[in-house]
Amino acid sequence: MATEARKKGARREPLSQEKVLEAALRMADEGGLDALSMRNLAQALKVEAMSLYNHVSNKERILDGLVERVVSEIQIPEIGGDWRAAMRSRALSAHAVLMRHRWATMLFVARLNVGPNMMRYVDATIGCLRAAGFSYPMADHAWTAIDAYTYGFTLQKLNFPLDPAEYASAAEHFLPLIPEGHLPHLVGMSKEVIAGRHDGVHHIELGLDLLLDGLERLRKASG
Amino acid sequence: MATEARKKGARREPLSQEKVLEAALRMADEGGLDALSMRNLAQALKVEAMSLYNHVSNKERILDGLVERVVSEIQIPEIGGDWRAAMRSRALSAHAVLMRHRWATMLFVARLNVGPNMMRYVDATIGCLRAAGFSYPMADHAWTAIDAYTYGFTLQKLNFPLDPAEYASAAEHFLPLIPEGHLPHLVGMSKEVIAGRHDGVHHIELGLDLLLDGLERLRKASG
DNA sequence: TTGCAGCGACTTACGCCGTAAGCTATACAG
DNA sequence: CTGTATAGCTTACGGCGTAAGTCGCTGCAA
Repeated sequence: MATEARKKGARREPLSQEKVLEAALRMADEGGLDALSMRNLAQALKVEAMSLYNHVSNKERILDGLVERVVSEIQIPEIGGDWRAAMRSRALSAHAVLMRHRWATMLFVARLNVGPNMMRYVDATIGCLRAAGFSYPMADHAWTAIDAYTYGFTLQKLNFPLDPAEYASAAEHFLPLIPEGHLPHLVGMSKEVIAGRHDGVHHIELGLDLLLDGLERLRKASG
Repeated sequence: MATEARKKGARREPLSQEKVLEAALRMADEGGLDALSMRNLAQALKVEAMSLYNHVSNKERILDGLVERVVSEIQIPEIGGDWRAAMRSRALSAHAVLMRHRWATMLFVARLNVGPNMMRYVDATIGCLRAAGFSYPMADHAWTAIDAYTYGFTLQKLNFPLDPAEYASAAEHFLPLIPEGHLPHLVGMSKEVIAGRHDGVHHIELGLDLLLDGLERLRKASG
């Protein structure tokens, strides 16, 4: 059938790695990582699965390429200004980007990513902290702590299956499922949500600011 | 007749959900989640794949069961004592357990876990924070922040492919792979590691203590 | 104009995966 | 002795990533 079309004359313009990655990104955004198989991807590009291998060496490289594209959307911290503000923006930007690409955080945390964009991102981060007076080891620790929190928080949020608007009614359905008697605090928390005294919404800023405050204190103490 | 039957096969003692989960746990510990297929699992139990379905309803339930087993290994925080110490131990214990079961953190963060052990774990956590004077919402936020950091940190560590002893020599090999010129801070960090001025080892306690300090400050301010 | 190299797409096939559907042999209750 | 429950087993389906090989078009050299 594709042969048919080609015979008719309209030479199909060839695929390219960029087009493959673009389609893969769109596909993952729409259907998650599970939807991203070589066969589905090829189908979306109106091509057979194996034809993709003319442009990407294997699926792992596609995933690498996706991480690179996603990381390039994250705002890179400015070097030399207010380090706290810069690192705060960086974390919020990363969180926002990863919430847009709901499949991507898993790739960030479950594989080694050493593409050029990722390296630039890391370089700017270290640079920002160094410029603020952190030693290399402290910059490394600070960056690690902030990212651990940022990615961890994002994963928790991604994994939570409800919209904030649904929390109260969901808690109401959840309450009777809690085993009788032994879990008073879980019951208490659920009742707070049901009663509307706790909205159940978590904000990345809370833990982030605690970390940044603490790091600033360490910086001052050592500087 | 009966003799005949007995000769043919000394009746094998039957499988059970517990035996299946036990084998699955061992298998995952040895070969990671990838090694844990129904076929491999069945083979380890000297049974055909489909026979497992007499004891577990599907693979998802096996994974749920594994999470339950792993979470039961985590030290549950004491209620009513020093909340900071209790939550600190809890995080360190979780980290240690998850480092023993290197495949498990992914399951913790990538799925909803509402088994009885997980609920008990959460209940005790909320209880510990409530007893310390945190409001329900603050307890929720505190717990979320600590776990985001704990799981995030653990994932980063699990994903890092090197032993601390190898860091310096690995950095030496990594250095020439860094694109020329534009990444001075990454180069600088690598050189610090090569020179032995930074061991590159990260400690969960650093960010954890910053978070706990910050939360204690919030607790005092609100109580 | 012819011949051919190279490229990009296509085809087939292999060995995995989870699991639906159905079959068989044993153990035990009535 | 017979019926039923239990817990194995077999077969098969539709997915997966990808190795290996084929086919046809395009553009260039002779």
